[in-house]
Amino acid sequence: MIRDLVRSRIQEALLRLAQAGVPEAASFPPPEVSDTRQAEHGDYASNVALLNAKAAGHPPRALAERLAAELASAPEFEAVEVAGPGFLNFRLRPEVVAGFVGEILARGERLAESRHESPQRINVEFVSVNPNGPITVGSGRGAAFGSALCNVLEAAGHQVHREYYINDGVNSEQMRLFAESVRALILGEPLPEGGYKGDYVQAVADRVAEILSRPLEPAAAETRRDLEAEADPWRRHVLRRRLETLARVEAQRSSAPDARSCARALTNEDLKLLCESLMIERQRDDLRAFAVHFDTWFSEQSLHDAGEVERCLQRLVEAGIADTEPYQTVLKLGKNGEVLETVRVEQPRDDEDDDAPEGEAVQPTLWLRSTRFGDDKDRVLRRRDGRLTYIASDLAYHLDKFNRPPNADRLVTVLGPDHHGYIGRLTAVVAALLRHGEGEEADRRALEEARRRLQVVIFQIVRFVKDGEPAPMRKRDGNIYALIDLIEELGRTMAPEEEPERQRQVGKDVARFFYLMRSHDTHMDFDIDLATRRSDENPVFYVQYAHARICSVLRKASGAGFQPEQAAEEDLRLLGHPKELALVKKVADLPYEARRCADDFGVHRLTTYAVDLARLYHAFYDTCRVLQPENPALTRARLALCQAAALGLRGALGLLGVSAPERM
RNA sequence: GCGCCUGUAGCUCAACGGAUAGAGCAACGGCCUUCUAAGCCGUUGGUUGCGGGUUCGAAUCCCGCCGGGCGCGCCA
Repeated sequence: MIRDLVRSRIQEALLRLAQAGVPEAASFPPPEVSDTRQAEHGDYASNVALLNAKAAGHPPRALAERLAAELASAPEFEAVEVAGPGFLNFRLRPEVVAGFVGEILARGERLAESRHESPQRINVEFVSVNPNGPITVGSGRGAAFGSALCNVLEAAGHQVHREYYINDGVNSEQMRLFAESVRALILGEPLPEGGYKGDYVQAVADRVAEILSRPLEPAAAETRRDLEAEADPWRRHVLRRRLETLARVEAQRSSAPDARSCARALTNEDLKLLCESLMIERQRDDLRAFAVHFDTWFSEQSLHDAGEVERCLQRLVEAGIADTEPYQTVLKLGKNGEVLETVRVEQPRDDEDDDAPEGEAVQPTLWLRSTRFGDDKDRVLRRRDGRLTYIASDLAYHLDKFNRPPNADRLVTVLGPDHHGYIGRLTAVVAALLRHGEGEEADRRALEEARRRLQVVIFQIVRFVKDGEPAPMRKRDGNIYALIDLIEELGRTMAPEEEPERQRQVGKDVARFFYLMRSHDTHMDFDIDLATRRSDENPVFYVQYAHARICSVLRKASGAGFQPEQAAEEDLRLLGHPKELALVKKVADLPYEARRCADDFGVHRLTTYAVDLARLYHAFYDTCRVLQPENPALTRARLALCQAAALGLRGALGLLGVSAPERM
């Protein structure tokens, strides 16, 4: 906002300079307007002269001097000075800064939003864990980051689609095992080897037993109603599949004497589908408690059922990108992705392969020649036994993301630290889909486009420290650390006297803020003891308290007959105290901060922004008394500033998915 | 062996390639008869792992070492 003003003044000055003997000035890149580190350097600084001195053929200081001369006439500036090697330092007239309070209030709750010069439709896929367990504290980081990233992208003017990919393909060995573990628990039999343990598995088993003890018709009726109301073809497909499962299970159930014998009789497939839907329901609930929502829960299996995967493979075979020749290409890649060595590894023909499954029909392995698109080895699409790999689904899935309304321009996929090996193969997958034309040149162009349109974001590992020791997070040891447990634990500790619902909100706020405080690509320690020890050590509360304080002042003011909206332009001119002006500048920066975060995915900077803003408000509050009945004009102006600060805090917290309470 | 991330104050971490590298926690000292003290003000703390390079300028970009985390399946 204020930065934009300075930037456009500089641009105007550059144009005038271009006419006055420095023609290169017309083609300088857009100037940057940064903060000054010290107050004596003024309000804002620009390095435009330093960056462009060479192109303009003038020494930086000389260029800066000429620009400063052009800028001096702008009415908003009190002073424009040249400093150091050639910085331009801008000092704004206080009334100009104060005047922005009016614009901030005019933008209201949409303060963080800005228009984008080239808005995109962006599909953001995140969390996407397997339906064999609850959302863990590890995935929590991806959930917090992904959802905040979506908020920020939207604020920056993009159209965002939030998506969760359900790995429910029939091939999944883990899901087969999960269902058998549940069956064993219901029957009181020993778990299968490597089976799933833990309270949450027992909870699923209890639920399944409960479901099997009653007629399923009500559930089927409900599903039929959903199906009638549903327009989306994929969603309809999922519902239809559920209906079929319910019918099969009901047939079993009605002929079985009790729930246990019914559980014994169910096929693994049907039991798996039951477990899966229960687990997904739980994941959805947990994520909702964490303020994470999705526009689409996309079922992998629906792609298989609809024949999309086979169609996709067919297309690639026809395009010559996939084939059954018995070899794999393996590349040794150098630092910058250049190919150092190409190794062609011959694969055994099926009739001479000793490992081939005996007595089973074998067919030739189908290879995706992904090395043509920068991957380090070719990938298998269909195994000898005929089963498809997950890469086969990924192909169809990514094609669908591009082709399904609203037809994504760009795909963002947020993955955990153990998935960084995916970047190469997913990029190759997308390149294979986007390729058209012939020859190596077409491959190269496709790879380039894939890199532009698919961004895989890897967040780094988060370690949970509790009682001075890392907390276990793995899934099968029966001691997984679920996100919802973290939320509830934080809430209980920090607000012991509150209702459970309120505790969850407190826990959610603290957990989200802590996750988001660190850049997604650094390893972080989440110290539970520190997060729960005492509320006043928490930056979350520091920020929220600032908001509650403002609300309190506004309530008092309202009781005394003041309204912040009553501040007129001449009232705002009374805001001249350094702490007042610093606060205005910070609030006005919110859209700029949001835009920066959207551009480089540095969502964590918003937490720093929120803390800075809260600090400036607290400092202002301490120095400048707001309510002064004997001075109504100043009171109106400061109330307007309070209102603006509240908008800034709400805006930043809103993007982070953290609530802004009115009382604390 | 190869790849991804990372190394900044005692601890946890910030810092569009910018000027004297900043916060919180921890330690110490002040400030409530007035709008929420969950607050404010002050003091203390650094060879940004090491060595080169790029340039007006490097914690940031490039190269090489050293240390830490994670990953390298016809599992998902």
